[in-house]
Amino acid sequence: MLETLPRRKIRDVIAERLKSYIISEELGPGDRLPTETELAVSFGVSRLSLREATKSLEFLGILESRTGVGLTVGLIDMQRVTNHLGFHPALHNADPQQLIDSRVIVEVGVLLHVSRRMAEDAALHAALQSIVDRSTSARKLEDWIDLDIEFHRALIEASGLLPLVAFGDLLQVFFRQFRDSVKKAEWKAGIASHQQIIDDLRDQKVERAALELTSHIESHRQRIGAKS
Amino acid sequence: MLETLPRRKIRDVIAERLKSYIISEELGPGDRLPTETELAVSFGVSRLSLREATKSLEFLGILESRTGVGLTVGLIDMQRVTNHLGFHPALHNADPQQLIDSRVIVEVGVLLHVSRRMAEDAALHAALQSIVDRSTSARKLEDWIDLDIEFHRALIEASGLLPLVAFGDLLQVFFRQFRDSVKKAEWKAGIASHQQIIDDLRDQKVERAALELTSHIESHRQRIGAKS
DNA sequence: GAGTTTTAGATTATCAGACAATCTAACTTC
DNA sequence: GAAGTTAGATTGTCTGATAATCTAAAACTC
Repeated sequence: MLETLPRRKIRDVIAERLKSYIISEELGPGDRLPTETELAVSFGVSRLSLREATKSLEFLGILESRTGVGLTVGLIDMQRVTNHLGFHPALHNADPQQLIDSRVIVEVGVLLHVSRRMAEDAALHAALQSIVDRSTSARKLEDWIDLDIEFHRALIEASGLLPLVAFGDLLQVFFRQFRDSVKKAEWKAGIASHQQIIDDLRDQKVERAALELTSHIESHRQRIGAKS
Repeated sequence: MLETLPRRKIRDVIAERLKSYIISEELGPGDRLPTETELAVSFGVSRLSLREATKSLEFLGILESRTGVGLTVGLIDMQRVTNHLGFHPALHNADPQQLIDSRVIVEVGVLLHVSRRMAEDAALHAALQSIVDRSTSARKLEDWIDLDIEFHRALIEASGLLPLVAFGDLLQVFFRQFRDSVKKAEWKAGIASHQQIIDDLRDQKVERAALELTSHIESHRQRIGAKS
C-alpha cells in the first residue's frame, strides 16, 4: 500500500536550505547572507515566503536582520531559548510543589559557586545587601515581591552560571503567582532570611546558607499546598 | 541622558501577545485560536505580519496550523528545538564550563528525589539499567552519545521534577557537540559510571552516587578546556 | 435508508506590487 | 577635519489576490 507524503510547507523547506547554506558556506556569527530578494529568486519563491522562513530562524537567534543592512548569521542566545521553554507543558502547567523543588535544587546548587566568587569580589555581597536594604522599606506587596524576585535572581547571578540565571528567571515567572498570598507578617521573616543567607555566604558558611535558603523557599510549601 | 529605545518589530510584539492570549484564555493543545484574519484585525496589523509571528511560534511547535481548519495550540517540541539548535555546533553563546557546572547542579540536585522514588518504584532502576545494558553494545560514537543523553535524561526524569527534565533537555542540546571528541576508550568508563550511579541510588547511597555523577560529568572538563 | 460522491464555504498558503523605515557610504558645506 | 545632507541599498509592513486544503452539507446511487 502506497502512503501519501504530506506536502511540506515551502517555508520549512526554505528554512532547512538556509541552514544548509550557512554550513556549506562556512558562515559564522555576523557573516552576511544574500539579500532577501536574491535568496527568494535563488529558491524560486516569493520574498514573503522567504521571510516566513527567515523570521522563524530569527526567532531562535539563528539569523539576525537589520533594516538597510541585510541578513546576518546570529548567535543562538540561551536566554532567549530558555524563555521559549516557558511554553513547555512541564512549566506551563507546572505543579507548584515541583516549582518549589526545582527552585531549591537550582538556588541551593549555586551557593558553592556564589561563595567562592564572593571571596574574590566584595561587590557581589554588596549588591545583594543593597536589595535587602531596599526590602526593609517596601510598603506594597507588589514592591516586596519584586524585591524578593530581584534578590533570588541576583543570588543565582552571583554564581556566574548564565544558563541557571536564565532558568531561574523562568521559574520566577511561574512562581510569582504564589507570592500573592504572602502575609505582611511574613515579609520581615523573609528579609531576615535573605540577610542570613548572604552573611553566611560572605563568611564561607555554605552549608548554613544552604539550610537557610532551603527553609526560606520551603516556607511557601504549606501555604501553597493549602491553596490547591 | 535619554537613551533611544529600539523599535520592536511588530512580529515580536504579536508573538508575545499570542502567547499571552493562550495563557489568559487558558488554552491547551488542540484548542482553536481565532482565524488569522480575526487576529490581524484585533491586533491592528496586516495578515502577513500576523503570519510572521505565527510561523515563528509554529517553528517551535507552540502553534499548529492546518489549511481550511485554522490555528490551534500545539506543544513545544523539544525534538524540533534540538534539531534547529544543533544544526551547527558553533552558533551559540553557551560557555562549556558553565554548561558542565549547570549540569552538575541539576543532575546531582535531583538525586535525593530519584533515590526516594526508586525506593517505591523498582521500574525506575530497571529503566535506567536497560539503557546501561544497551550502551554496552554501542558501536558508533553517535549511538553512544544518544544513549548517554538518554541515560542522563532518564535520570532527571526519575526525579519526577518535570521543569528540570525540560531544562535538562535544553542543556543537553547545547552540550551535545562537546561529546563529539570523546574517545572510544572512554566509553567503557562512562558506562561503568552509569552503572555505579544507579546501583548506589538503588541502595540509597545518595552521597556516593552524587560523587560518582559529579566526577562523571566533570570528566568532560579537561577535554573540553583543552579544545578552547 | 445507507453509503458514496460532489459541492460550497471556511481558512490557511503563497503570490505580486507597493510604500515606509532604517542603515551606510559618499558628497557637500563650513 | 567635522558636521550635515543625500542617494542608494535593504528590510519592514501593507493591500489585494489566487491557490490549496479541510469539513460539513447536499446530492446522487443502489
